[in-house]
Amino acid sequence: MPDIRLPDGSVKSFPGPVTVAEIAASVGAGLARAALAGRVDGKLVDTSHRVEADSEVAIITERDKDGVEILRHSTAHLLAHAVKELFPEAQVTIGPVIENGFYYDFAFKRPFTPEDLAALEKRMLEIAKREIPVARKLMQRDEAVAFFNAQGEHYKAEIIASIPPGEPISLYQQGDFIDLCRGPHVPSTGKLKVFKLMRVAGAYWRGDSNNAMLQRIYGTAWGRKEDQDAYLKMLEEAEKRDHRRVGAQLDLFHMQDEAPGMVFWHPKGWILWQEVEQYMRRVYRDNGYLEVRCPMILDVSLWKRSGHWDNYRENMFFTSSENREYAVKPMNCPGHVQVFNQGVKSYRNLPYRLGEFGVCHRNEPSGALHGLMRARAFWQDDGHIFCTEDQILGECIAYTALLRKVYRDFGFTDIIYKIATRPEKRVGSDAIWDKAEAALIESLKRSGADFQINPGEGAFYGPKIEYSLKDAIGRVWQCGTMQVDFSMPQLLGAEYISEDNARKVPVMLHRAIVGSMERFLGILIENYAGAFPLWLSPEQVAVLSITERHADYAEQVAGALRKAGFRAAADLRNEKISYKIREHSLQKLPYQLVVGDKEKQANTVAVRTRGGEDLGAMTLSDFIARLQTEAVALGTA
RNA sequence: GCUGGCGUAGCUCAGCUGGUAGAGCAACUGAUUCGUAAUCAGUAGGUCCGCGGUUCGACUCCGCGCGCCAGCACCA
Repeated sequence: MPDIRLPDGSVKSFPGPVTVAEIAASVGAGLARAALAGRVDGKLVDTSHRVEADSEVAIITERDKDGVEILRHSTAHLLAHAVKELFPEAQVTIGPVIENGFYYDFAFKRPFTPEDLAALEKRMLEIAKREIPVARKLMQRDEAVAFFNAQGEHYKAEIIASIPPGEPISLYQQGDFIDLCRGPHVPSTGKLKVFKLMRVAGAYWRGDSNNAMLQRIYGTAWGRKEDQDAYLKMLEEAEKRDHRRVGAQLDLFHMQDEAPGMVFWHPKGWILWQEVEQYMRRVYRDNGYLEVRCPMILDVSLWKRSGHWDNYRENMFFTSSENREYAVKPMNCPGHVQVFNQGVKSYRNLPYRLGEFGVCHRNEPSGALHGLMRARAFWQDDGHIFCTEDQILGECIAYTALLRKVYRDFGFTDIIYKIATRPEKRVGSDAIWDKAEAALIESLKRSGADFQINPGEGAFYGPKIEYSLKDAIGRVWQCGTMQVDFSMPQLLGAEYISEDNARKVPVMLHRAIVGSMERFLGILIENYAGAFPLWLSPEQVAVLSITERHADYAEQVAGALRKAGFRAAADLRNEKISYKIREHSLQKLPYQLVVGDKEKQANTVAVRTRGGEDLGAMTLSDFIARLQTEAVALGTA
């Protein structure tokens, strides 16, 4: 006699064991139709799951987040089913749910083509229409291995063989297609209606580049058509904002074949860059950093001592001259230790904070390059703090606070925190790593930040906090970092004299707030879609003359704006005003000033904002006051 | 680096199964002197990514390389 408590608090009694589907039907026919799965005492189960005892039961539909995930998972199976029908020789492997969709990896003798994808999508729709029931079965492990081997599904057999013995294996069957899966799944293929195959790409078996490469088909799936349309629209929007595209449209930078992974900054892009760099320089200055500049190439002997030779060589560029080997620096830290090492340092000098806008070159694998986001030559707002162990926590907490302020000034408020712990390839003892990891964790706790741990993702010399931010359309970008390093100072002979007059090795904190300048500018471009806040806009004001008669006045206005510290230019071309407005609008200028007879006579300017709003005529001094207010409000003063 | 796709004018792209290239926008020149997102006319512009090969003939087919794009792997 199970009593079933539903989410609305009501309780239903049943005379005997009852399935989730039956419970849904007892509530109503609509819910029975919509039921995709159930949640019994917090655990997701199929609608065929039989409830024996008193339980809390919720019916999962496409309205639930879990419901959409189940749809996606089942759609991955639907894809595999279609592949097996169209290409029986293909072997199935795994097909998990990912953000916004799913993928499924197949082993197949040839690559899938776009035509294959179209055919598969069509077949998926057909199979869905057949409304094939999806049934769960249990099998013993060895039996399952034998079963899949007999089917020629060797990857699947390998997955099952790696499951600990004794655990029953659950399989899902829809028609002729059987797949290993934990479930739950929708009760029938007929529930799968809104999906789309997106692309095909290679992916290594078990994510290891030593293994065979499989064919991965990506798809998206949703509960409602509107949701999928919104998602596809978002992708389009993201494509429109692509920094490579906007960078070309706004004439900010370019890249070319002869310099893969390196950027040619154009005059307008360089203004944007300088605004960010000068802002960060003020941040250094106001927070106790001393700015330095170190050589770009250094003898390899230094990189051998620092550990880079052993741990980072394949990512470095080398050059030689007169029988000496040099490395182009991939990081600024060894240089900063050399600065620290000049002269005797006392504990009174600590924390000793150095900052540099230094260019680093890293020989990234060609396949990793991606516009500004992943370059081979990039500048960092790089800083190193030499301090005592006792000072680590305070420095980390202060740093996190500073980083939050900087991100906020650039318009980012949503920050994601991760701690990357010791990797396999590393320098330093386990005891040192224990200490360093603990310090970072404690500092984030004290900063009130939620964080997750990324095991094994740390740098070779120390663990790190990775700070990521979310942009205007919800994408996440890693920018800042804070790394605790107990090893490099010692390797490079850094010391200070302690209170008890002993020589001690300082701890070194590696930190960067915006991270790579290139990447950060790329993020800014995409976040603002090129419509930068006033202080960052490469061109802030265009003064548009109506006819030749107003040229002098337009020049005068532009000159006065420049004198007031703004980037302004007069557009005196012999073009219609609407033509000029269109051009500067496409260039996303914050303000356009129209000057004609009326304005010239009244000594005013007619102000048009980037949003297309006409603010009417005002005096130049009123307009300048407005600009100043706006610049201050955006954190530049 | 790996898998797949792609590389034609400054940009976006067309060019069927091989017969040495075309559009729109931009640029330039001239005309137009105009009030809030495109004035008209004309001109110029290409070692069809590079190097080899097949062929009477290659942008087109083949091979090698380079770069870009998507994903994987990598990412102090």
